[in-house]
Amino acid sequence: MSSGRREMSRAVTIKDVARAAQVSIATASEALSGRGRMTPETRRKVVDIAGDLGYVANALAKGLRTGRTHAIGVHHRSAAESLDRPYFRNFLAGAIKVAQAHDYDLAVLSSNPAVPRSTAPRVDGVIVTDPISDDTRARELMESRLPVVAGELLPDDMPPCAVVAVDHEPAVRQILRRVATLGVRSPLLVAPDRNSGWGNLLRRVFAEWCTEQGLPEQSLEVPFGDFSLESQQERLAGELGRWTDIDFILGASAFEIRGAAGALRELGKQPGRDVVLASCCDDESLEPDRLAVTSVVLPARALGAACVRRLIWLLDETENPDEGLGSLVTVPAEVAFRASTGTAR
Amino acid sequence: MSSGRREMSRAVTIKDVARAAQVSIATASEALSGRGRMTPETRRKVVDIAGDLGYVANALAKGLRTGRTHAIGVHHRSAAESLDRPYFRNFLAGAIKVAQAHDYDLAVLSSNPAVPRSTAPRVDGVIVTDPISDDTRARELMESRLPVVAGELLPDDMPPCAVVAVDHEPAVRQILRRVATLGVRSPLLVAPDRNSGWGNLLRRVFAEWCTEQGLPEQSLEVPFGDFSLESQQERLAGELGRWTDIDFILGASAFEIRGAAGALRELGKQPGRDVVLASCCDDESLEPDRLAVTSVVLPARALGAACVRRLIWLLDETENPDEGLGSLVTVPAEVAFRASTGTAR
DNA sequence: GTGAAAGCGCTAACAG
DNA sequence: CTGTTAGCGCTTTCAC
Repeated sequence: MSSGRREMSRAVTIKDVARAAQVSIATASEALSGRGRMTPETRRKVVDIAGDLGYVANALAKGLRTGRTHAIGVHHRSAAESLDRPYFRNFLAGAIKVAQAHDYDLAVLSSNPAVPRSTAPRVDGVIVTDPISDDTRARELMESRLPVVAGELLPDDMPPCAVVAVDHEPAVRQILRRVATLGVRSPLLVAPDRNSGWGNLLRRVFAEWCTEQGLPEQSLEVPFGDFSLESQQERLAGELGRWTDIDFILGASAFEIRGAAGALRELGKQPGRDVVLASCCDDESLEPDRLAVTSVVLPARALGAACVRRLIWLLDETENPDEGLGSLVTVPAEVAFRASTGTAR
Repeated sequence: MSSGRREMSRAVTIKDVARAAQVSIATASEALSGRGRMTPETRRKVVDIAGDLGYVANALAKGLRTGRTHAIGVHHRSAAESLDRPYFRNFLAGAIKVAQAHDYDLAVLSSNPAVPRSTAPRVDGVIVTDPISDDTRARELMESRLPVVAGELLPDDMPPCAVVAVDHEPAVRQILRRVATLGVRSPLLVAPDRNSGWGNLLRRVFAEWCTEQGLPEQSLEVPFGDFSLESQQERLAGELGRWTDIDFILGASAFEIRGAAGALRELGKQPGRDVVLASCCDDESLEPDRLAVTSVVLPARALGAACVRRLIWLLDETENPDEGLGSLVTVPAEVAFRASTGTAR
């Protein structure tokens, strides 16, 4: 019963433009795309008529022909939930910003593993944020013929692709250097398991530091992306009981830190005073616990931007996007020193 | 130089599947889509072979033929910046969630007005969040032949479309009823200008209440989406000087409230005590100012979800998506009563 | 039941 | 300098 602002006539196609301008379809196409050689008058005429008719190229048809969609995808194993975390939403904000500047659409890919995709995603390339080796959808994407940029380090057993990652190592070392001056004796690393490239890096850096300092190398693996405070705390409470003398906990993120803090309090210790704390990922969620924890401030927004920039470069500037395969681009991180690693220098 | 996990051979098409299964392309197509009538064996054979070959339908080609992309777009005049605001990111989270559940991709549309789009966005429909009448890109979308769902009330001069909006009125009235019991004499509404449908609604409800209560109808219009605290405060400081006896400020959002609070303090008044405050959009950004402001809690996530649900319904269940044109779907809102409107009843 | 053939809207050869 | 032609990968009549 609805009426007709939006007429139900077919959309105007290049065919209509060509007919109206009395040229062939090919000429119309070339006139509009600025290619081909023709009299300026012809070109202008076609362009004007297209404008009058309200012609807009059909992206699908164009894409079918050119193999390009001018859209890029972002995959994240739980995009909707993760928007609550500053890290992911800043990542996304950076990505959107750059994508828009290049006139690319940014598609948040359906990642519901319950609903297998019937078709390949219609994007020119994909950014896989936080590649985790047990994320089957991420694997699928990386094994597809789509150019992929990983937003963070790859775990060992994932297929290679272009990687853009935060330069964690110098930042973490900076924290560790500081902590070393505090004379800790029994450090503990709490980091995600081997499914995560980030976790692996933290383990390596921590291990190297322990060796350098002649300290025991104690570490705990937790599932990546377990954002339940309760389970984290429970796990840690048990473990901390085993090592009663822990005096420094390096947590991968705020979740590990909050879990540790809770566990420590149960043991009658005051986190940040009796035990030095530091996090490899700053997060405002520490505030409710009133924990001023020294942390690596991850430049999530810059990372998202860099990922898109890298992907678009791979897409537009290189003949064969596989060129990026083993490459690594790095984004610098800062450290925020806070009370948890002692006051002032 | 890069090597070959990802072979540079063409993607496997339905043609390959048909050849391998020794059937015609049409049969293969029907077998895979579950349509057509054929022997179960034939169907199974085709499906199996497609699986072995790693066949994934080309979404572009399918879309070109069927006119559907299985993706929906979200437009927002400043998507990247707005991710910082809880409202928009919760909206997006809800939208993504529902889209994924229906196996739709969710594309954040390029909204850089500097770069006019060369092609129509390759989506089946669009959600325009916060439709503002001076947003030219939004207008373009609404005037295009794409089905559009507006996420929030339309201002008067925008073309009609299906609307999904928060049911602001009852919530605002609930606040106003409470405030009336406080015996205020000189209320002031600070709301976005006529470019915003939401602002218009607030103005109407406020005006009605003033009339009912026999109070003077004082109101101030501010630009929609001016999130600069300084300019807000400056504007309000000037205006509040004019009406020295203001004892109740109803602000559209936290921005108006913070601006008003700052202006009041400059005048030596304590916001929330000397002047009753209430906001029509809850926002944690009030916390730094230690303002416990009674607010409408906008169900942003539910709104995002409802928009997608509505759009998909329009797309999948109706013959002609124009059916939705004048319609309005509503999402209920709650009120959080806080100190700014007096303690307890 | 199955297969051939005609497009969807566009681009890119290649003739004229 | 312009127009004809042949597809891109898929769906969908419509004959066989």
